[in-house]
Amino acid sequence: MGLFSKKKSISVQTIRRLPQYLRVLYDWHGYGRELASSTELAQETQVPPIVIKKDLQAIGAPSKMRAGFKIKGTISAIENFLGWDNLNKAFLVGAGHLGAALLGFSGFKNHGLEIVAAFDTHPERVGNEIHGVHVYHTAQLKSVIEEKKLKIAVLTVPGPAAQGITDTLVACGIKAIWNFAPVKLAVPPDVAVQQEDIASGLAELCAQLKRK
Amino acid sequence: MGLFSKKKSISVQTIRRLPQYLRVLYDWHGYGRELASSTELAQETQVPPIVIKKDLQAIGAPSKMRAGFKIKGTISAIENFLGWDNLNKAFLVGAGHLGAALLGFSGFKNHGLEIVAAFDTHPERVGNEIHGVHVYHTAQLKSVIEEKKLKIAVLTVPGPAAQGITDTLVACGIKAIWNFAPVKLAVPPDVAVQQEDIASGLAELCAQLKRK
DNA sequence: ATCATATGGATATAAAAATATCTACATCTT
DNA sequence: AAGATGTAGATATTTTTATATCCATATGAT
Repeated sequence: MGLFSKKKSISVQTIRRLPQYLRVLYDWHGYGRELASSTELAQETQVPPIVIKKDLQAIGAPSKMRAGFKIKGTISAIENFLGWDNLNKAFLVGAGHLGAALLGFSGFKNHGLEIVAAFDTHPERVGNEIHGVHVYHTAQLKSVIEEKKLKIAVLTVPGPAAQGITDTLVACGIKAIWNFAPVKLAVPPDVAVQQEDIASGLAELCAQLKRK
Repeated sequence: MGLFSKKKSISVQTIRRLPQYLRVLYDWHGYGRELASSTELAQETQVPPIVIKKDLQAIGAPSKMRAGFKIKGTISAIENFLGWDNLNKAFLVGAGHLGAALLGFSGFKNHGLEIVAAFDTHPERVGNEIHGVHVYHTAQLKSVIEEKKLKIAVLTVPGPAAQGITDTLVACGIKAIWNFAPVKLAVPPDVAVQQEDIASGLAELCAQLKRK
């Protein structure tokens, strides 16, 4: 064992389950509860207790033998692991239906995300506010990003426009893109892209339906 | 080998990749192209060629040795596998921001889904049309489902309302629920539920960002 | 004080998914 | 006509992820 301890990588599946645990833990914490066992969490989340145990161990959640995991400490551990303990300034490109819906979703502040600006090219949208967020013209991307020190991009533009906007974002130094356009983006290796493809979920549902 | 050939189950990951292939294939088919190799598809989708090969083999896509997969036949194979070759009548419960955005998304008709009704409880929404879809009061769920022979439910209600609505849907005989509420639904085993949790994707992005 | 019990911790096993390797063959080039 | 090449097909291997098993321990009941 050398100086550089090999950091055990945490699986994508584990990461995707963490917000689910977090919601239940917030709830219980609100009721003043202090401890929760993996079996109790399992009942609420329908995730097997062994999986929960392993997930929470992986991120180093504090626990009490025989009694379960400490709720407050586990919340902190998850929030810290995800960086949700302080807000990242984000912006949205493409203020269409989906974009507007995301701007109206108040829950992001609990998830480390604060959307403080929006961009679009449609004249009837530019200059207005949507759910309290000002809509700039896309041409102003660079200046506003620098001025407001924005870090995370939420992409809700039509597919054909996505790669072009992405190139601009990369040129502006953006390192994280949450992409709702049904297009695989090409980016340098130091830029994180999270692809949301609504069709994948629908495909899963339809495949389930066909099997039954 | 007996009478009952064991149907090899197709992995969830494969199913989630199929729509991605489909988009590229539609595009190429539109240009009159007839054959596509897994390496070419790999370039476009950023999915490794071996994975593509295995996925397409799994659903029995037709191919030509040395030349690749037949585009038209592969489109048919994917559409057939997902049941996207004929439209399922669907409805949406909860015509808020997200619900309205989904109603405005025209792409579902290419994905076997036709949303023909919406439901809500807010008086200012009931009776109106959103993107051409009529909004009924939630109390009318049962009668409208039966009258219009609706099959698939899209749930975009607030979390606390989700389980109650689900119980009603199950009582109405609905067998497929696409759930956008951040709640795990309890349903009988013959009902398919697909959970969409926007927080999971955000968690993935934030975890990536922290690593870099 | 003693014992039963439910839990996290650690390890081992199994299952699923991704990746690599090799073969046969149809097409193209020469 | 002969050979090189890039492909699907089949199989094997590795990696990842999920699940099971056993153990030590803190808690609560007796």
